[in-house]
Amino acid sequence: MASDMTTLIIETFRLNGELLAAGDRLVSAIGLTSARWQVLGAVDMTTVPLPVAHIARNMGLSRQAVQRVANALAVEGLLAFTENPHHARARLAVLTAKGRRVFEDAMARQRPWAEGLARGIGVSEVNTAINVLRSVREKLQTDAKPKEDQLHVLEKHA
Amino acid sequence: MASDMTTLIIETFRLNGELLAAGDRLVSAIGLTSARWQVLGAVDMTTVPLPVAHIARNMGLSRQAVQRVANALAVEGLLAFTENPHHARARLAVLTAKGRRVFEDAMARQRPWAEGLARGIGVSEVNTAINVLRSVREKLQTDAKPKEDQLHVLEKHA
DNA sequence: AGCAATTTGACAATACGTTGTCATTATGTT
DNA sequence: AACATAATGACAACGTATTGTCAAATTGCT
Repeated sequence: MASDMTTLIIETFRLNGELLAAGDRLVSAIGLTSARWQVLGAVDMTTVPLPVAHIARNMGLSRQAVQRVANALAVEGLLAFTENPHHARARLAVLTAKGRRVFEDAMARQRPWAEGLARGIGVSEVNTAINVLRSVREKLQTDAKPKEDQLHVLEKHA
Repeated sequence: MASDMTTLIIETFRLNGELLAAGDRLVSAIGLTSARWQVLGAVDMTTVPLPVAHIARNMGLSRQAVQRVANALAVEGLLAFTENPHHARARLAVLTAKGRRVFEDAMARQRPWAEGLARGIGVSEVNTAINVLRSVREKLQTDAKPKEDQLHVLEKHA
C-alpha cells in the first residue's frame, strides 16, 4: 500500500528530527553536537587515517559538509590533520588525545540512553524495522543511479 | 540490545537523507523542494485556514522554519495570507489556485513513486517498522519534557 | 613523457532548521 | 479596567547540509 509507505516516510522524518534533538541534548554538556559527534565517530571507526573526502563517502554525506565540521573540530583541538605521504593536499584526519577522550565521554552517555530507548520494544521488531528502512534506502539509492546500472548492462553485452 | 537500537538510529539518519534527496528529485521539475512540498501539504490538509505558527505545531517544527518557507511560497504565488478577523497579526495561510495545482502535481508524482518503494516489502513488515519508529519517537518526546509530567503529578496532589 | 580524467580541499551561494530577542496583539485573571 | 501571560510574526545569529566552481595534486591511459 502506498499510503502505508507514505506513513513510514513521514514517521522517518519525525523520528529523524527527534533523534537529532535528543542527540544534541545528550552531548551538549561536553561541547558536542550530533553532527560533530558523528564525524568523530566516523574518524574513530577507521583503522587507518583517511582524508576528509573519504570519510564523507563512508558517511554518505557530501565532502563539503564533513570538511566544514572537521575543520571546526580541528580548531577546537579534537581532531588533527597529518601529512599524507601519498597525497600532498589530502591530509589525513586523526583524533587527538582530547578528541578521543571527548568521543569516549559521548559514547558513555549514549550507551544507557540507547538501552532506555530499546526497552519495551522487541528485538525482532527492531530488526524488522532496520531491514525495512534498509530496503527502502537501497531502493532509493539504486533509483538515484540508473546510469551506472545501465552501463553494467552494456558491459555485459560488450 | 543497545547496539540494535544504535543500528536503527544510524539507518534512520541515512534513510532520512535519501528520502529528502529523492523528494527533491521528485518535485524539482515543478519548482518545489521537499520542505516546500511538505508545507503546502500541511496547509492543504487543514479544513479551516490557520496561521503559520499553528501549522508549524501541526508539523512538529519551529514556527520560524515554517514561516520562512511559507513566505517564500507566498512570494512565488503558491500560498497567500488572508486577514484573520480574530487576530490582527496572525494572518491565515491558504493555497492559491496555482498552489493547489502545483501541490496536486506533486501528489500525482508521489503516488506511483511510493508504490514502487513499497513493492517487494510486506505490508506487515512496513507496519511493524512504523510502530517501532513511533514508539521510539514517543519515548524521545516524553524524555524531552519531564517537567510537564511532573507538574501534572503535582497538580494531582494539590 | 604527456595529456585527460579523477580526487581533494577551498570558497561561495543557497536551502533548511534551530534558538534567542523584540514589538504587537490577544487572552485571562484579579 | 488593569496588568501579567501567552501567542504571533519579524529579525538576527548560528549550525548543518546541498550544489557549483576553481586550483592543485594524483592517477591512468596512450
